[in-house]
Amino acid sequence: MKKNATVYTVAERAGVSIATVSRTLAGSPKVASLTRQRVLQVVDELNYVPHPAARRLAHQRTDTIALVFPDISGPYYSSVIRGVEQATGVHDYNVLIYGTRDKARSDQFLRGLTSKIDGLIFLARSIEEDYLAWLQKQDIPFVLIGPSAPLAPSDSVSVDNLHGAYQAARHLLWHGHRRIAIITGPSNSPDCRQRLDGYKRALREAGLSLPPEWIITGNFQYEGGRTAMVQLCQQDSPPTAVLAANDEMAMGAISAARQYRLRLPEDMAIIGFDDIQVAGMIDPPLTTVLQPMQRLGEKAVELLFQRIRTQGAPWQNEILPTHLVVRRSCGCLTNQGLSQKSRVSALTPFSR
Amino acid sequence: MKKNATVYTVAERAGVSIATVSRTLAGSPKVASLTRQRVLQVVDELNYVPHPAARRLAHQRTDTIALVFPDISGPYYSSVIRGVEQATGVHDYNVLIYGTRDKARSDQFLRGLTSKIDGLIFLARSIEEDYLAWLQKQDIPFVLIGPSAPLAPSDSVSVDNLHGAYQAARHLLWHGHRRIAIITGPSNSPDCRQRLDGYKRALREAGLSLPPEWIITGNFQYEGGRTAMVQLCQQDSPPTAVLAANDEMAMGAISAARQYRLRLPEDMAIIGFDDIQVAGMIDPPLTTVLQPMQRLGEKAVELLFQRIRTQGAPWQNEILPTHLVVRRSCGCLTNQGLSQKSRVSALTPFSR
DNA sequence: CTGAAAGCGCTAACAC
DNA sequence: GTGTTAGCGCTTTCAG
Repeated sequence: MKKNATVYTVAERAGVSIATVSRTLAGSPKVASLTRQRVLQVVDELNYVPHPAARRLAHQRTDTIALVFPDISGPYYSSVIRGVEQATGVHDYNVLIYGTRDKARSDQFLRGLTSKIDGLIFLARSIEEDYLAWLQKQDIPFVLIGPSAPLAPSDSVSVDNLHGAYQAARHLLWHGHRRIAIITGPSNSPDCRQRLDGYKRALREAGLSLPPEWIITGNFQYEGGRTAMVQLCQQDSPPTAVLAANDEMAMGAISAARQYRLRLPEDMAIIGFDDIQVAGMIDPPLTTVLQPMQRLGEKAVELLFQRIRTQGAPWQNEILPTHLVVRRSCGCLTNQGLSQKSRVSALTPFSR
Repeated sequence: MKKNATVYTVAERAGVSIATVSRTLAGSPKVASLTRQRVLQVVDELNYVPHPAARRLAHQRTDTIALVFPDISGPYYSSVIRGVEQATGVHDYNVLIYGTRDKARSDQFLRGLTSKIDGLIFLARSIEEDYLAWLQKQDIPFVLIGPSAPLAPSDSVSVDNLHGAYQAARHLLWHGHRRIAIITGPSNSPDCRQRLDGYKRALREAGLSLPPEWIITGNFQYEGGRTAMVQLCQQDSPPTAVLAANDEMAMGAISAARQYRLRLPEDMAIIGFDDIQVAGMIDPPLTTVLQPMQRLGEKAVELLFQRIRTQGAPWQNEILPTHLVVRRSCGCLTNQGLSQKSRVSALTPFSR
């Protein structure tokens, strides 16, 4: 393997000093345009690219950020990753990715990270708050994707969970539903708490009571959605509509509802959250609250760069809008016009 | 921000030279165990971690690999990423990720990459063959995830597409189908060609002819699957079963078939490929050929490390097994026992 | 076994 | 404008 060109090679060949080469490449204004041209030409001839490690060592920065994501990576994380990658690429930065895996590692791991990267992006709550505090003490810039941690305020970018869920619930109310349940995610998810709040607000505003048995805690997964819907269906007076805190659970709910021989959306309307890629591909096409995943990644990068540039600034907590994507599982766009009446029909599960 | 500890700090405090510190950390056998202990203790006290850039500069290696993936990243890529990340983590390597984006960039981009990484993993055919050749000339190790490129032989890890498709087709034959179509991916996908071959072989072995109108070229996307199925249904004598080259197209096909009022799987059996996460969550649950995504990523890392370690070795082209995941869209597990007869029923589309 | 010293390739004061 | 030079933090001969 032929050794790569270095500043020295280039300098020599261009008949200048290495400083001039470095200056030229840095775009310094104080280089005679003739010299510049000569250098640039040699650079091109030799296909010279500055050695990143050397540059980093001298510069004391890495031009690299890390993206750390939790182990349970749902289908939509890839959109966020893509957003991050794209946005950093524009700035000529690199992205290192890390899964959190075993906690054991992350302590050691984070320490080692320090001089590997200029900043971090955490996906969801992929990290304990203590670490966040530690990072702040080290002056290592980071931004959270998700609601910011109460104990360790920082930059963050999240979506308008409250409004999204509120709108979804309102939509169900608009369809005439009065018995609306919700399947939430794990109670330690801050996103979920906000979604729950949105749901509650909508129902309260409509003057409806919220029987506790209509608030079921799920786990963000398909099976959890199934189980939750089964619980709902077995109640004495089951709901006629349910809001799920993510699309996977909504899909699970759909599947369970089918087993109870419920017609969707006539007997049971369902709205999800996220708008994952397959949401529109299932039957019935899922009405859901869209989160701008890719945008989330891009925005996180933006905030991170601002923070890297100017450490002192006040924290920014960006909230990206969500909006309802209306498909058929809510009762809209139904061809057969019987949706309005059938909702009141009996809900006795078939299998009991 | 307190400056981080360096070899010098540690050396001084431990009363040894920097060389000894370096040796200790490198695990060199020729360090008196007493000295070693002293050094290690100081290292611990100071929370010392060698500066990666400095180490890289001295070492001339980066302990980093890059994963480059194409722009059209389907839902399953995240599993591959996870596999890669996990496997590299074990070796204490880092993973940089890059999307290919605009071709324009990738030329410049690849050159710059050289000293950033020790090796590359390419997802699918995310890169032109010329670049692969160029990389080989530079002695930059890389492995392909997907069938190896004919013009630039290299390490690769792919799945047994042929056998997977073959098995799927056989399964359909076993169900009694004789009129089996296939929706392939873009013709430039080597994976797809192999799948097509598997399908053809199974049908030939069964003594069936292959009318060209039953081989439809799709685009790996949902809409492509829809379009293809519509084409199929509009034929004079439509197939009774179809094989799709990936799950998204299978889902599109299902949706289109429904519009033609076909009952699934009774009137139309469908088998997909990939086994993406949602395959089991749709209606009917999709029978499909499983690709071990995560394993694919892990294996790629394994091959890459071998290559990095010993450059001279012959190319390895690993092929991971696929297998049929039987759910309901093929006609299995159907509760109502009428599947065998209804298949011959008329296929006149409802909407014509 | 241990230390001194020469790089690794680049940047940025500092002179001229 | 341009060159000289001193680091950046670590690894690795080469002596001892």
